[in-house]
Amino acid sequence: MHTPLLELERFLPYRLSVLSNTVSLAIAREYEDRFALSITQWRVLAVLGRYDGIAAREVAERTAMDKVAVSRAVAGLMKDGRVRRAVADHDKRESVLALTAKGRKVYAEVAPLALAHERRLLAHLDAEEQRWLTRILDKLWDAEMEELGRS
Amino acid sequence: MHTPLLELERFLPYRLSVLSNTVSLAIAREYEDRFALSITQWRVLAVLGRYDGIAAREVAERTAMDKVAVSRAVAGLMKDGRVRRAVADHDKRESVLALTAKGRKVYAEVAPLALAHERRLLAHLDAEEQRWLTRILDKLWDAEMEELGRS
DNA sequence: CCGTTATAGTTTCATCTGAAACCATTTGCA
DNA sequence: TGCAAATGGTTTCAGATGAAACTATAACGG
Repeated sequence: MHTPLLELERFLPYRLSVLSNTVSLAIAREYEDRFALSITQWRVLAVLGRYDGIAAREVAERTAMDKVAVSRAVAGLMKDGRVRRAVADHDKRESVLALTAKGRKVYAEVAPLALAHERRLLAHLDAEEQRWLTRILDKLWDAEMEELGRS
Repeated sequence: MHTPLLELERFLPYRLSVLSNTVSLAIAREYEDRFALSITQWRVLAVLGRYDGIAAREVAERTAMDKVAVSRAVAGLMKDGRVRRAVADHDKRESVLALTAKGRKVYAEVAPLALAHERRLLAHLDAEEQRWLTRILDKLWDAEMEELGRS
């Protein structure tokens, strides 16, 4: 008996991980340098940019971050005056998070930059490949999220 | 003027990151539980399983890890008696890394498990989607690695 | 040769992160 | 009601990680 062939370079989880880290790192560096914004903070900002006034719990759901990470990101954003927090009327445990004017300004600057990054990445693929990628990510996403839900 | 539409859930770098982390985390948990093996250690082990007797520098290249991470992973593997290190004849700075019998045994157990994980993931896609995914990852990988090389 | 520069690898330090414990409040139910 | 369990969120602690400094050796250029 001999061990099965496992070429790390062709191993899907490995490739996904390296590719994703490379992409994220490049973006993270730019956000950090230009806006003093970490990736976690950026995610929170992005969600609040579209869903203003939601609770931390909902931010966590929409960013796939855990509540600890959200708590810390929000604390940082508040310190920089980019996010404002109030207590929910109907439940005093819940917070109501919203962007400040400053936060909206940062969002308005970063969002186009993020979209440009995405376009840059997709520019390496033709239209057909882009469609397949979307479809494949949808399927894998749904499958993994379901898996996660079960465990 | 109003800010452009940015839906985090549909943003490619975000989706790649979450998907990859979900997959990696599931695998990491299992390796940790069953073999006391971190992901970085597993990568080193995987490379040494195929290229025995290489230097740490080459391990770093083949795993997309930096030399610090490799150094630490190797230290851990050596402590557990899974990897052995010698000094290269032709260059006393270089190490010659190899799996011990114990290391080979772990590799022989983990490798099939890793391949099973990959199959499980790919099972959510049909044959055509799998071909496209490979092709797309190849292209993105090459493009990003080239980008990285330039910076 | 000899001194500068480059390379292989390790260590240190400061930061980040996840897990568990924790506090406050609300919900479910006897 | 009132008390146990659940929920939203923060804090604490320990381990992981990245960047820069460091050690040892080799390569290069005069």
